[in-house]
Amino acid sequence: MQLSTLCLGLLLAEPMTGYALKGKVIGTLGHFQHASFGALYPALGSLEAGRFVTSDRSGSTGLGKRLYAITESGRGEFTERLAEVSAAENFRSDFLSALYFADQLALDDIERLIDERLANHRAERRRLLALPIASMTEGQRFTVRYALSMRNAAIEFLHGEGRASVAVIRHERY
Amino acid sequence: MQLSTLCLGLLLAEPMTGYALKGKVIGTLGHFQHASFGALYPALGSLEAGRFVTSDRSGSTGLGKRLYAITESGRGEFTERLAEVSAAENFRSDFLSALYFADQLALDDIERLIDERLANHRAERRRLLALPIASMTEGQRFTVRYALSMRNAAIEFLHGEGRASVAVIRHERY
DNA sequence: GTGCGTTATATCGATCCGATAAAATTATAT
DNA sequence: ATATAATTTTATCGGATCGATATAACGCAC
Repeated sequence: MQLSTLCLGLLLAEPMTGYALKGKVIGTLGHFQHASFGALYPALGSLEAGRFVTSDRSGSTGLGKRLYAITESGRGEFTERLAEVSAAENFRSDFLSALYFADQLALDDIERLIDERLANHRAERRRLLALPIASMTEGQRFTVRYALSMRNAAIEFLHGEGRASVAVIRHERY
Repeated sequence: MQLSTLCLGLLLAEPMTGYALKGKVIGTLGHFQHASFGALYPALGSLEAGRFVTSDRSGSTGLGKRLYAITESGRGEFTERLAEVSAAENFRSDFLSALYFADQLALDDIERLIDERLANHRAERRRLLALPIASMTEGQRFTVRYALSMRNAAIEFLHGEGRASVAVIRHERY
């Protein structure tokens, strides 16, 4: 899903600044989406050019606050785009890329990578468990449970097989 | 990991055409990496400009075959880049993006998305199980098992909760 | 020799990103 | 009330990636 579509969807609930939109994506949708300022402001600019959002700068000067709000035609555009979204997912892993070439890596580096990956999964699981489930729709809760099931599996796998795999790699080497 | 680094790593084993390199990424590393021609040929071009690879066009004409081979300084460059790789992962899901806004989606569309996601996970699990494990290093097998654990978790989750979630969404709506 | 399917190279406009820069607003301390 | 610090906010750049599209070389069957 393009970032511009995501912005439209989030603006359905309430007008927001660009900075708040980014915070919302990272804080509430971060288990399956991302946003950077480098992409966000151009996306908002093109939504505004297409009259799907407006931006209100009253009450601020220069590069001050701009509240973005969705328009009626923006609502329609979001509905159309949402109906056409596929079930696609996209996963990239520097961690697995490195492990794929484990025979070229120092054993210490391999252990460090596994520890770092495990720590990252645990942190993200904590973050997911801390989300305010009570005020979410079922669709939103579904995304959290789905992401949790995958994080749990990765944690269980790394915790159970991480050390053993390093031992096999060591054995393969000597 | 940048695609150019991946190319260096794959060329350690044997020289390959650009087309074969893409096939190798998609076929053997597809559970954690991707490559497109749009990125691959420019990456090979910049590796050649940096003298990390050479390309041999003898035996072909015009836009004919080019065999890319890693150089000695390419091997060194790969070793340096590999040592600096982090444990980062990056996950994006149009599927979860759509489900996040499930209250704006037709129930039929929600069911279709879940079915499509489940089918995709099953197909990828079959592909992973069909990989030639016997001729892989332990690091390579590790990547397959890790990816399998996550696909299994997603399949179990969708199979177990998919229908129930649609029922809750239906109930929330009426 | 011809035709077809596969292999192969290549590029474009669009989207995204991390890094960086600058400035406005808000909060806090005095 | 004022000054300072922290947070919020906008913005852009060069670089990487992508899907789509175009073109052509190669290999194989007949």
